[in-house]
Amino acid sequence: MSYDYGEIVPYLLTWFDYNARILAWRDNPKPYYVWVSEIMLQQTRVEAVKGYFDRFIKALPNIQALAEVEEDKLLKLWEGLGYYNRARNLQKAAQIVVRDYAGELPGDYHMLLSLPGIGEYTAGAIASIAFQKPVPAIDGNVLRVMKRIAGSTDDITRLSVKKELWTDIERIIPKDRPGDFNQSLMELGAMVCVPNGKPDCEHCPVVHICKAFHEDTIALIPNKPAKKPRKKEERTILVLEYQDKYAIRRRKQNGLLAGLWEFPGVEMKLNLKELKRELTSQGILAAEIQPIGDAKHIFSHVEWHMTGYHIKMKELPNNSPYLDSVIWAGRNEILSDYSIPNAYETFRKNILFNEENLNIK
DNA sequence: AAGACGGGGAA
DNA sequence: TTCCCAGTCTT
Repeated sequence: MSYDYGEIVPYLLTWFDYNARILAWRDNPKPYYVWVSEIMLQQTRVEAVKGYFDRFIKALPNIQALAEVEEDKLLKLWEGLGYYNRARNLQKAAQIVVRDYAGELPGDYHMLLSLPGIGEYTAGAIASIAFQKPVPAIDGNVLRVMKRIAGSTDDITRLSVKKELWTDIERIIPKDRPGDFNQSLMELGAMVCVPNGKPDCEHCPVVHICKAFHEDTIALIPNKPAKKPRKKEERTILVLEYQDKYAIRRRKQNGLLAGLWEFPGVEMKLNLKELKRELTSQGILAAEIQPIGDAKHIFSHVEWHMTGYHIKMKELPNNSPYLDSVIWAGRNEILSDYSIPNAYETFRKNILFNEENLNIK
């Protein structure tokens, strides 16, 4: 069912004028800045993005620089932000923009949509915010805010629900300030009509037309089915040290944490005795084996339960599965050159603080 | 239509 | 713990 949102636009714009947060990409909405920020903001909170955005723009100030940067440097700039394919797709798109659009990001919704990493939401956001095109930009905030105003308990994971909201917004989006209107809905969702906990309805500019408020159904909206439980995976992480260097290897180019660096290990939990037997059978002569604790890392769809060992080696064996394709890197190199995901942070810290104290991050 | 894909903040 | 975030891509 489509819904008539009436005179919602001026209330939102006025509220936005007085309450919009000051953000670097909002302060200077160059297409490149809006683009980079929107990619970083996918499934990621504003607070988490701020620092990454500033550092990224400083390192790669324009599309040309992004198109040409080495992948390891790109991933290092993205380290800890998650969803690493966003970084790779961003660069792929930059290369297309350089090749096909003379280095200028196009402002047309469908051209944007054709670029890697830019879906319906992001295409709408860039087109409206950076190019003043009257196109909707529907993210989780917009869905939540609009469905609460309409008092609708529709399952928002259904495609038809988002499509219908798209046409409802197309009808009311102001031609003179489409980007501000889209942002006002998202800002309201982030600051007032929040997803977890009680929304701050006393300070909502559209509370007088909000059906969920008047019908007391805010807790029921947005309506979405429960998620499935995560899988659990056991792992043993080996911090192998040889002559003040540490073994790291590159993960494969697809799947989880694709292309990032990690410590070698096995996909099962080994106790000290099992580990010793394993190392012996692999011809690894260990001078010293030190358990360095357990760690758990929760991804959206899987949990890693890890146990770590610090292993000082006497010599390098000729061939061993654990050392196949590893490189040996010093502490400072690991810190500055190799993107290691946060899942390994417990064990990376063990290296970084192994000797004298070092100032990290 | 469902699953893969990170990490962290808040309740 | 659970939820979910300025979502997109693959299967």
